[in-house]
Amino acid sequence: MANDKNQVRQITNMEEDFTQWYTDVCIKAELVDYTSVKGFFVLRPYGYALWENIMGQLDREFKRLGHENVAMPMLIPESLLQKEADHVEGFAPECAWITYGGSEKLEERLCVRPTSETLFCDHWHRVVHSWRDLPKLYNQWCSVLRWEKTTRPFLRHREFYWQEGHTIHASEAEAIEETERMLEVYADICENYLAMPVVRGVKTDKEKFAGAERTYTIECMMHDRKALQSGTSHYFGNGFSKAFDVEFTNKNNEKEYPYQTSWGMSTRIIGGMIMTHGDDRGLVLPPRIAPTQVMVIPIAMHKGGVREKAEELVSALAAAGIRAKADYSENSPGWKYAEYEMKGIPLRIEIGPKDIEKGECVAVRRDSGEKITVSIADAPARIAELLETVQKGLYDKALANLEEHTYTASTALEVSDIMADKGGFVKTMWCGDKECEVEMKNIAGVTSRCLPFKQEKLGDKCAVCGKTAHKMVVWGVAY
RNA sequence: CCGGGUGUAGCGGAGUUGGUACCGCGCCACAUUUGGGAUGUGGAGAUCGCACGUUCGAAUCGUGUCACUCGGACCA
Repeated sequence: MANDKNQVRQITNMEEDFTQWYTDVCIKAELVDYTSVKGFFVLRPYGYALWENIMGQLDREFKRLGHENVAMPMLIPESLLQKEADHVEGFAPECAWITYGGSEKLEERLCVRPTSETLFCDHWHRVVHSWRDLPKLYNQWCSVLRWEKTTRPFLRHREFYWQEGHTIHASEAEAIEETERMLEVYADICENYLAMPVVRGVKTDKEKFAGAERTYTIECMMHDRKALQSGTSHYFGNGFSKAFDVEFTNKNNEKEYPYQTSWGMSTRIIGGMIMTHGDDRGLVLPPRIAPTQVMVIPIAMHKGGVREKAEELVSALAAAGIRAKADYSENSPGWKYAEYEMKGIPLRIEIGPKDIEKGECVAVRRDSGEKITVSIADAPARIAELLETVQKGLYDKALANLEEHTYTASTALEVSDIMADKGGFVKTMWCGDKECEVEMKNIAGVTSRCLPFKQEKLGDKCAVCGKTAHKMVVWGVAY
């Protein structure tokens, strides 16, 4: 067998088994590793580097918009978690509890935070007194714990990393504005950095966050046409303030309950990115988020001058702000090509004696496989251009997938047929009743993804019950 | 949580009617190589997921358990 060595790194074909393909990519691209505890993963250096880039981008935006980072405790006393009824009902089933401190049983058990609304409220109860104390625009980078039954790399960890923004405002309008603004921050990083087109919208009551008055969401379509909720932003009204007795005195010397928001994006988005752009050769990373954008592969290094030229090229690219590296290891060039394709590096550059003679190198696009001859002198500018082309190409391809697999239907049976046949997103009118939402799930196997901001009038009848309907819902199968 | 599958060296696998563990890749050393996963020679590496049981003897049989995985239910 010529390719015995191949088999070591071989991944399952996407079309054959998408979920297995996904797991293979996560492991073989060395993004994550399993551990001894179910649902807990090691983010390996390459996986963590992706998260660092996402964190950096988000954190800059948060700060630009006036948010401050804080750190809350990891543990929540049971009594605190229980103050808001809907919230506790939503989260209690997946909480992990600490019952012992050393060898002593605790008076009150402590929940490892599944999210930190209650902790922020508890804090604000102590520090918010006057309209002058508002707004508070906080964010926290941390990990949270949810005792999930089915776990998968990135998509569903029991412990996962995220940021949770929590803000508190004197007025309803200001809080709503904040909620919408932060959703747009998420949409922007998805579209412009991760090359993932999104559908922006509002969750139905059935799908909204436990304790929220309204949940905004961005929904992405994966390569297998399933939906991934990629970021959410919640408007709480003053429900939490009331439950936690957070009050402030307004300018008229009246007591008022302030209005809150929270919003989060997690390492889950990395899974989304993998499932949006990846192919049968492995990971495909958008250049703006790729830890390494260009990998230089020296050819026939034993021949004089090759390594030196490669080093010069890497320096020239780095000087132009391009994240470039070279692989000087003893592995064969073919091995290196396969390796960096698996790792999704957007461009590789081959440089060997023949190229050097001509003052050229060969750039190869990860997304298309296209080979482009570039003069070494122009490389920094040309490579920067190419990276942008790849970035745009990935977005356009993902957008085409989204548009091609978004359908409209007027009855639940039609939705069912479309899902059985093709899969994707289906838009229908909906009367607003939860019963119809449940019925749609029974008939077509889909859940509501959102009520898109961009509403269309497809008709005036609910696709399920046939009664008058004014809202358009996007349905899909969710991760 | 329910149902199916899988756990043997770092990885992927083989292991017969129970008899004391093989192969390939990788790894280490040296040499030759280098434009799509190189080749040769030599070498290191496993109490067979874990526990208990049956047996003179268990990778193999039984019970339990844990993990991974696929599907479902659940889940913001």
